[in-house]
Amino acid sequence: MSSFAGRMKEYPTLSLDRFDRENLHSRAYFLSHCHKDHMKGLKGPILKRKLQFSRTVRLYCSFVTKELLLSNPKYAFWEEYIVPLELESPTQISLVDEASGEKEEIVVTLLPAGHCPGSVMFLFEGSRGNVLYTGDFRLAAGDVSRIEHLHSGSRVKDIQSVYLDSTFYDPRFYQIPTREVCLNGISELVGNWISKSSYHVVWLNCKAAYGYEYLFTNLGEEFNTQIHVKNLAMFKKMPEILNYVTTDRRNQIHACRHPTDEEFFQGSRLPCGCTASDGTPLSIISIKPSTMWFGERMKKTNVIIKTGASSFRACFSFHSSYSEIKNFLSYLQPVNIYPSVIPIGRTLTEVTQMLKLMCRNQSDQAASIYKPLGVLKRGIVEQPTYDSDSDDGLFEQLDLAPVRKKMALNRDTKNVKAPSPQKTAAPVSVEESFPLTVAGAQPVARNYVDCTETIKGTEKKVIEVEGSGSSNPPKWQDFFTTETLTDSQNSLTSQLQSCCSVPSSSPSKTTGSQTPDLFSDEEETPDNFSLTLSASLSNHSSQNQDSYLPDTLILQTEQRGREQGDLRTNTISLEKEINGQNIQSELEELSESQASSDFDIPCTPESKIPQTDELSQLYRKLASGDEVVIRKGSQGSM
DNA sequence: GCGATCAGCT
DNA sequence: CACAGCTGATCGC
Repeated sequence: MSSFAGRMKEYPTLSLDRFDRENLHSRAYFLSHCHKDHMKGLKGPILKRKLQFSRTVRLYCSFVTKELLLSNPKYAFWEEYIVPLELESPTQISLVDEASGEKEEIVVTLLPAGHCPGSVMFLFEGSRGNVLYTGDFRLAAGDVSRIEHLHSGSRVKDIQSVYLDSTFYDPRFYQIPTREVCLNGISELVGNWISKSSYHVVWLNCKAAYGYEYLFTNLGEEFNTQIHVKNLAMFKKMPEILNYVTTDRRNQIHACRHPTDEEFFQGSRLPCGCTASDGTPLSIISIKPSTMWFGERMKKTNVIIKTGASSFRACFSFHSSYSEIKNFLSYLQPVNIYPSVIPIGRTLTEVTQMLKLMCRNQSDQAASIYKPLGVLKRGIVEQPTYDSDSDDGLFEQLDLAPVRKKMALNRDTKNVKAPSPQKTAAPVSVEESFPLTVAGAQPVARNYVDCTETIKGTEKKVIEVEGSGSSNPPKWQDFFTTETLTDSQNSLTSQLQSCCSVPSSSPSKTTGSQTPDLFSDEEETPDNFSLTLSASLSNHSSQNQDSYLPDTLILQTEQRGREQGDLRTNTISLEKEINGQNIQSELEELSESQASSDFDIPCTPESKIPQTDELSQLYRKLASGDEVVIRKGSQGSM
């Protein structure tokens, strides 16, 4: 849940996702998506009154968010004050102090966030630098490199601060199976069940929030059916969703809800009370989408877990995993990172500390010794997706193993190239970021091209606030596509990503034989699913005894403690990296112990303890044979 | 009566 | 299994 207070240091006259307290005085409002924890104060009477007396204060959001928001009568009064913006279309906004007339110009660009329908990140560009507010997001590794507006020509824009969805920024949540893997698992479970007979029905036990729509559309597409939901009025202008949902209960897939739906299910009833017309009892299974996470070295395991005689959990996440967030941050290398969520069991201090390691001054410190800051502006980095810590190595679906090797060194400063983002669709192949993409489906890359063609990246639209509402009626086929990608010729990327659409699996849909352990059964067949069983017993799979990769050298904890900051420790790590193993967690653990423990060697006054990422960068340089010049006294332990 | 907050539940 | 939001109790205005 977001605990972001609403304002950014760089641009304190605007508010995002918070509308109470000091935010009541803001000159402009931004709503990243339509979840309640990002709408605090949005229906407040004080704000409502303020709007009535203001000629310039407006709420900016995506078209989809506007539609979802206004579908709730409590927020209907916003209608004349909302300015919906197209995705990936830089827009200049005047931030006006209505008392003094003082004005500040800012350019905002909405970027797809992949969290729920309409969800966006906001990129602000103005006199105080470029700032990215992520809202809530789920982007896969490599996705960030395909977001045009985070680039300037062939380079990554200089980002001063990232206000980050840090929900899973904790090594516990190292990896979460990709959307595609999760969706395929659910599809297979649903397909197997509803094909048994027309009395076999599935209840998708989804929570009351936007974000499951892509599950509905993909299942609807795959099984040529509609999903029964309680209410679909909010989608009335979104045919891409509307086509796959229905209020007709005579249907084998349900996502309806009822205050006591769990009890209903225990009594073999659907929340909507639907029964077969001929009186035959329905055979119902429940599938509860919920987040599953896995430690860095966890062996491949299941995205479906059986939790009862006819109950299943299915992996499903609205938020990026730790490794996905790290990928995102290491690509952008902002100067500052501010968490907007504190992961369960963590403190603000801890998270801030961990995020510091991902900031430019930390991660680039080694590099900055050798190059003046002026040339530090980063080029587009080809994202290695199949390195050893990639999500996908652990959740086998298609055989992509050959490309997974030898990627460990190809990170960050390595493998830099400067493609023209406008022309080369993407610096990374489709397979790299969407391992389960079927032939012809190019979720991000293809649309990236569509988008540049349509929007002409450099063009800015200037918003005339006064007297303007939304001038163009929303074109939902443009703003919200959940069609199979092969049909998405007309769709914009951003919409696709925004609504979390994933390629509809069909030709290469995995079969039971390809994924024999797709299902696990916590209750009935523990011996066959030892990993999952231990997950169940220990409350979570990430608490399994990790099965370490056989050729990975692990330092013992006490050894780490003793050798922290010692070059030998990191030399060992370096060897591991050269051998193709990823060293990140060892480095991080070192760093954590550094942060908290009794570091024996006192620092000289001008020195500092080398950060793990600095060391990592330096060793990478050394390994690659780059020239390394050490400036005297700049690194404490060297 | 309304809103804010929190515990409890899922 | 942890996101997001509902319900109900309590408190203050």
